[in-house]
Amino acid sequence: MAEGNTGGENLLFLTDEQLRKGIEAMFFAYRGFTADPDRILEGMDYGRAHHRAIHFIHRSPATTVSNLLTILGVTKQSLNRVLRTLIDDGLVEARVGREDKRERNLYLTAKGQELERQLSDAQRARMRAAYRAAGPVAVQGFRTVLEAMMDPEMRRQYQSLREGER
Amino acid sequence: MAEGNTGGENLLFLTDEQLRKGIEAMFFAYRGFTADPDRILEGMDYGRAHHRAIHFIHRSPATTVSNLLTILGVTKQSLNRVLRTLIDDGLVEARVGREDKRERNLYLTAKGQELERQLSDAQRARMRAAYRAAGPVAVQGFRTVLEAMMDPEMRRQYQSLREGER
DNA sequence: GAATTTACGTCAGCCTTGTTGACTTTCCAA
DNA sequence: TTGGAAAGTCAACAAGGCTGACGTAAATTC
Repeated sequence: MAEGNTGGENLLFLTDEQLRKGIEAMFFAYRGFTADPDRILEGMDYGRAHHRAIHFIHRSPATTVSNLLTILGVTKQSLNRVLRTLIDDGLVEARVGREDKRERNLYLTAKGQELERQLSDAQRARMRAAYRAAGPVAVQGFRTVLEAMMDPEMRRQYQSLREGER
Repeated sequence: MAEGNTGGENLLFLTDEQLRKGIEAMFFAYRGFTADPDRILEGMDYGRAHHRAIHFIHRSPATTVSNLLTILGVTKQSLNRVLRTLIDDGLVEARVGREDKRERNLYLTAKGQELERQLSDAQRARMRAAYRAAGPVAVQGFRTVLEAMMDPEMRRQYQSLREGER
């Protein structure tokens, strides 16, 4: 069982069994991760897709539709359906671009911000509990592994919003 | 930056901003996590739901349909649709239970194992690269935080398959 | 031994959220 | 002024969730 060292170190954490556990950890944890917002949204006419749109509009106010398309990785038809309902319901405002009038700059209305707060409060509460239970060293490792797991393009998206953190 | 103690401590890792980064890390990383199997499955008649079923049947051969329902957290109608195609296509075998003949014990056929290997090779490759890049300490933290993020019942499911690891 | 419960399968219908393809309108830039 | 990018929309479709209803076989309980 003492396989693999690369340069003297112990690589037991790279066994297939360890990797499988990591895979299942992602699967089960992601369920928990989405559970609370899903619960809030069920009953309303919204779903996870609406949550994602709201999250990223909140994070980057004045973002354009095509920015959002890139970040969310869906087709514009798919996003449009979601955005349409959010705009019609008065949660999101789409202002014609100042510089380029083809673009739409997206903003949350007061009502949209209220729902955003409700959703992210729930999601942060779970995250906070997990972070607190695990401790800062574990959190650092958590972030490091997740970042290494992203596709390069997504990693760029992720990192491009780091200004002002840490 | 030397944070972290518990009791008189610096809790900077629990700021809303840090939590938001964690939330987005989960979002982007999960995309990467599923990307490779998704690519393999597209074109075949299968999707992520088939992958999940195959994974957990592989992990726990002879598992029953209701076990699988609990683990996957879907309805039997939904699982049945997926299982039906896997059985018809000869990837999964459902044997009548020895002790309780109402139950069906599920197994991967040789063909099913072949697809499982293909899928998990791809997923493990990404996991392995991320683990290697992050290092064993980070991996430990990654697992700790994910585990803390699960719903208690899912955590039990996750942990109940730890026999023989580590 | 009869009644009830459990495990599984299946039919029918619905919803969300993803997809393609085709087309229009607006409007920037060469 | 014209080509092409950005955005929006219509239509049709698929995967994979869901509920409700019903059937059958087997186990369990009364």
